[in-house]
Amino acid sequence: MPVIARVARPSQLSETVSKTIEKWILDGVMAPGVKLPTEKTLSAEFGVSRAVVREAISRLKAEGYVASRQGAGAFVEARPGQNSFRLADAVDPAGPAATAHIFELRYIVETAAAALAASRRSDQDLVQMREALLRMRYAVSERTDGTQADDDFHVAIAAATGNPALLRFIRFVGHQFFASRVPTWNAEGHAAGRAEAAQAEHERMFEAIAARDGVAAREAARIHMVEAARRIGIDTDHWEPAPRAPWEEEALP
Amino acid sequence: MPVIARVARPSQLSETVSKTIEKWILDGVMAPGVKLPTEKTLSAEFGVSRAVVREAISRLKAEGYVASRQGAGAFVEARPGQNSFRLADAVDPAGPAATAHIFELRYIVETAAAALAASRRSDQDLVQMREALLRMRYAVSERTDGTQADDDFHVAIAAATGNPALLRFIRFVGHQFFASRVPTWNAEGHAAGRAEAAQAEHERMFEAIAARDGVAAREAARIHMVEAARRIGIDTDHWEPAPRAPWEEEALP
DNA sequence: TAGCAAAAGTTGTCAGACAAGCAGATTAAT
DNA sequence: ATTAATCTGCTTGTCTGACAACTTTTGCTA
Repeated sequence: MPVIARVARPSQLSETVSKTIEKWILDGVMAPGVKLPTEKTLSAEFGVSRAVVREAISRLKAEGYVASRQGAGAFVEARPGQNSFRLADAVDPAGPAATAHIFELRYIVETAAAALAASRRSDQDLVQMREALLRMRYAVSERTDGTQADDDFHVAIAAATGNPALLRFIRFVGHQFFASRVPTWNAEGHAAGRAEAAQAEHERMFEAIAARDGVAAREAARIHMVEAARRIGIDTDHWEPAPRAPWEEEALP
Repeated sequence: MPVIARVARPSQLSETVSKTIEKWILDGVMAPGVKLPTEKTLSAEFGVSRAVVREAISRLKAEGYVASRQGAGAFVEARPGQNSFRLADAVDPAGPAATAHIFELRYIVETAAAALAASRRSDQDLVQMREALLRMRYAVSERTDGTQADDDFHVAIAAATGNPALLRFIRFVGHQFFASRVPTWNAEGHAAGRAEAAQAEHERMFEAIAARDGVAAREAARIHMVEAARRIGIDTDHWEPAPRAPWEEEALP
């Protein structure tokens, strides 16, 4: 089951039109600042009604590709499409490595966040983490669903960095794997000890952050990410042997 | 006369409607999977025509909030708004620390990318980097604009990681600072030696990646990011003292 | 009760019209 | 001749009504 939301096929006319114009812009056919054809012209070109063209342009405006001024026309934005980041067009959802690639991105930011959280956390941040941790511990002992607490724990760490941009991004990337956390917390996951294992990794992260030990926090997060990837069947061999500092290989013996 | 209060600036009716519905979804008034009112109902509620409602829904579809099926209706997506990441609503652009926060995010991914590139680069990737590097060297000696080559160099490193998601994200974050690279490459930047300094940092990154030395590549990238932040006036003291491995402090003496 | 066909409802598309605003050409005033 | 005001198309924004494509419900029949 693919983790990434599949992009719907353009069965709607307005979507085909918007995708076509988007391609024009991305391919540089229409440079930033350039005025694109009038709605009447476009409707004639595509052989559709003006309403369809308007809906297509509405999409493009929402995605930051164009901006229009009444009476003047529609113009290509200065940084078309660069005001938002969508994983759907960053990777081919059908590709077998797509999930691994996105998980690697998550790995990068989560390990960094853990390290930052260790040095910047407030006591209040720690309360948030402990609260989520307790809920997870309870879920482990009661063999119930702990996905929400799991999510909250990671968000609490991101929040402790004091960087709202980082928080938002971790939230974003984490949500891509929301469904993938289920195999850890369902009945089979409990039986196989996956929930318990995840919990132990979380505890180590918490302890390192509480102790303001950035190095240990990073390493604990790294281990957690690698194990989490393994639990949901992602081949970590491909990104695991990334160059790493000696301490990362030997820490926490 | 529109029923809704014109609270914000949206001069366009369709934008007002889409923002209102977006707020409904974000506030949990409409849970995922719920069918939202029919276009006819909405047009009556808002006191606008059905065309306006359709354009508003078109925006919401583009942003991943809703999906519609002909004959059935429009439904709130499972993870509304979580399929795209916008820095605009991640940080308050007016906040003085916003730039620093986003740069820190860039710092995190670029240093990781440099390390990954060192272990995964192909010879072809190296050619791309060297080409951009030569163009920058030329720009330094001729005191011309090297922003494009600068951008290309970083993109080439990201591409060498073999991770399209990471590439796309680095491209996205990097573009946020496109304007900020100018002070390095304009006349004053050349005179102050900023262009030359940046070039030296780039060269070190390249050499480390060419030598497949991930540790050195990460350190070179870290230095470059810190210096780049300093050049555009970002206070690095806040995120510089992040916990770091010993090797990162001592490498490249 | 089960199956099926008609009907009602909803989204997708089309056509035409008018209002609101913009840009260049024309005209008037100095 | 230069400048200011006005005029005139053109473009986007909105409205209305209609029909097609499709889904869901209803109601009838076997």
